[in-house]
Amino acid sequence: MNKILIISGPTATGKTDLAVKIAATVGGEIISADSRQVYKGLDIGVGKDHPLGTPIHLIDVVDPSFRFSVATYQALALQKIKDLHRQNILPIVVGCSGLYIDSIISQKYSNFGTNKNSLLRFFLEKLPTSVLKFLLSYLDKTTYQKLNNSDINNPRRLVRKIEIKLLRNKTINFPPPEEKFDIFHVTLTAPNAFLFPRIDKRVHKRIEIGHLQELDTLLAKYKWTDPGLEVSCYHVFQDYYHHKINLQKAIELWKFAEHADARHQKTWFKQYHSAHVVDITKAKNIRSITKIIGQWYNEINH
RNA sequence: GCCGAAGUAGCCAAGAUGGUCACGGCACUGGUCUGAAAAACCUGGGAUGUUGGUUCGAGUCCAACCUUCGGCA
Repeated sequence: MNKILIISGPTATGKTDLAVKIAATVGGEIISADSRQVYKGLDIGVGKDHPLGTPIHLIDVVDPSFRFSVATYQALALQKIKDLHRQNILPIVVGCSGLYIDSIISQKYSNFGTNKNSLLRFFLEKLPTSVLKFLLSYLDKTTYQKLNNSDINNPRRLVRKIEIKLLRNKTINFPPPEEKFDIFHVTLTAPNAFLFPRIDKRVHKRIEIGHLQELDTLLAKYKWTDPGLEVSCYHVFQDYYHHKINLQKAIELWKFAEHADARHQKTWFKQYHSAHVVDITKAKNIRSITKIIGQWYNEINH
């Protein structure tokens, strides 16, 4: 077995439903590719309402006070894929975190060579973007000149590039994944006019089923600045808790944040030209892709 | 009905004494992407309530009308 089924797409397109259905028919297991569901205790807000029965891996792996990263994700996911393959079980990678999915399927992330350095970041983060630009252009002119207009104004990326330049030689590169996977990539999509109302409805539902109580529970243990609480679905309520905005406004901000997420996720997934794009607004599309996946799964070599 | 205040994009909102057809923020749009990625950053379109008047020139002054809010009745 060397097959991997990827189901990607923006939030609220029904990825999990499709994955669970396929997992049930072929006996697969799900590997989540969601940068927020890795946190324990974030349940309602991030939609951890998974049906029981199908194993879902890589959710609830770290404490919300922990800073997770794509490098950790890659290591865990590749290990899990290996385990499943050994048991002849189809791994179904499901999620909307494009970078996380990319870290599994793209050769360009064959190693995340340079570890992050909290101390260095602590200092660099205090500097204005203009100084970071200057620093990088001084340390690594080649890299600097290759930056596009978006990256060159992005302090986080500048900090990371400086970090790589300064620490590259002191770290060991871990080897690229040795396996070549047989990947079938489905990416679900829908027009914003369809997706946004669906997102809004889901937000209201989450409020109803106790999102704010969940946030209370989290706040009893964690700070607003902890990585888990920086996730937008909780973060938008910070001003509400401090009586700066009313509940209605906070809920509106949550919706807006989800809309933006969906847009960015759609943009990301457009890059996979070989992926099977499925517009979920047509039921027959889902049926036909399910069938095609079945055929792919039953091809020899597994 | 009377008095007062206000009317700038879907929402909030800047614009001393009239002078590059208008600052921003949110939303909406399209992007960027090698250890925070639902992050961070870049990009685009859209507006002076209506009708007249004064003036070389009005979002800015005047009038009427319309609408909204507050007060009085």
